[in-house]
Amino acid sequence: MKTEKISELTTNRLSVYLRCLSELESAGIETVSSQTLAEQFNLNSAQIRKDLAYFGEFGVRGVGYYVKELRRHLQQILGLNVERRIAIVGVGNLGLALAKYQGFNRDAFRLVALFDDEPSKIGTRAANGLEILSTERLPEVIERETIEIILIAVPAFAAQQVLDRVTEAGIKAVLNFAPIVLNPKPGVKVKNVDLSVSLESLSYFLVHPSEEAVTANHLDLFRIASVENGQAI
Amino acid sequence: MKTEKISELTTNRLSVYLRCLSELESAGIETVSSQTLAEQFNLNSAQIRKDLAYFGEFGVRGVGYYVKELRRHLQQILGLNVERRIAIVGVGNLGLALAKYQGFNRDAFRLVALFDDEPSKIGTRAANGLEILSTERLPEVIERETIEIILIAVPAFAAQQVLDRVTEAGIKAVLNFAPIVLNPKPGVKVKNVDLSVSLESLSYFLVHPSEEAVTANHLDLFRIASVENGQAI
DNA sequence: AATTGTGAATTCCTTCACAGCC
DNA sequence: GGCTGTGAAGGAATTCACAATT
Repeated sequence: MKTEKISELTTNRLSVYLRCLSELESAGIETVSSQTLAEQFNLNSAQIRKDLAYFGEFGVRGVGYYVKELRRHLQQILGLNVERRIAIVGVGNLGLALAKYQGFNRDAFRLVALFDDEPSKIGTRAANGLEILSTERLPEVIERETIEIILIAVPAFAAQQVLDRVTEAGIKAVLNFAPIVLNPKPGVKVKNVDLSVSLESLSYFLVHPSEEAVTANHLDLFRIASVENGQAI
Repeated sequence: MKTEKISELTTNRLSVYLRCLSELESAGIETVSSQTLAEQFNLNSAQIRKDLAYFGEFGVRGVGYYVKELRRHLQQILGLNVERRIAIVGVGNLGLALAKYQGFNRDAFRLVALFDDEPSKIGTRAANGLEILSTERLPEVIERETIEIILIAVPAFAAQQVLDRVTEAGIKAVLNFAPIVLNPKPGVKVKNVDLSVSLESLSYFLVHPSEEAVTANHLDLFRIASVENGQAI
């Protein structure tokens, strides 16, 4: 186990590996090689071994990795062995969809609060039964509910102010859906999910198709682990 | 203008620059330097000049870039001078939210069709008036409506099949929200938006806060250009 | 025989630093 | 003087390739 800094590219991939391991475990598969994993993701097998080797020697030469054991390690590395309490700020279409979203690990992440500015929304309840609270109450509720991660789903013009407020309240991790580049205080991690950037970048590739090939594509973002129940997500 | 391959990191940044230029133009600002732009995004100014120089010499030494002109160039480079017709497959919470989403450039991207498998949904209309069509009709409608970009918002287990079908119908650009790594055919560009990966990666940073600093964070994804109307997105 | 863990090589991306131009 | 465009340098991420291990 080394003490180098781990890149975000690596942590993103660890999450992808974990999802795959969960599937393998469900399927009753006991061991897996870096080569087999690599084929699933169009990655190089050495990449996977390197990613894992940052955190320890989890493999067995000549055998591969024990699925159950590696899965447990990855959960621990990613901090998914404890429940992370999250809240959504901005209960528009997107905020509501996120609130109802089933695609993320419900054991690891628990949605405990919804916030909005709009007086007509405050006090009403979303489909999942959570009351929509005034953003005035962010500091109080973040503390009382021990919220660790905030999802920002407000319009661009309001996003920086939300970030500042939740930072004030001690939040260190933010997932920002507003189409704006935020300026976080040191020690605060902001990840961005920007639909416009994704679409516009796709548009570029339509105009310049020559550049394209089959490449790995988890440098960017989202994913699920287990098979869902047949409903659209 | 060179003929090198352009990395996706660059195209993502171009999209971010474009949004900023639109704001600057609205604000009546006529020129901007790479230094000023760089400060907006926590980027190095040489990065911005390099990104732009792949496509031409748009700047004026001693002056900077003409906002209006550079904006027009970027729109053209990103292929946003023509309307891109898009469709959503999977009309669950997320698909519906995407359909109602106001955050992306409505001039450049026009949503023209919704698809779902669920018999109870087929034939009904979403809030925006679009009828939900059977996924059986994907090839026919993609052709008739000249759809160029597909947003996949189905559960993980169904996503690869959707990708295969739309690929068959000639689609070259896909934005995938299903939490699974897809396997595209050569020449087909898939971008991923994976909520689980984002959240789990944030969880990692909660466990290992030492690693964090103020860094540029558009390596990943989404954004808006102009100020919205005060509603949550 | 198969597969890991890892130094070395390579490729890719970013930043520096400065000549050239306005 | 200020700012671009870019070659060169530096740094980061990926891939190679092989010794080590079961």
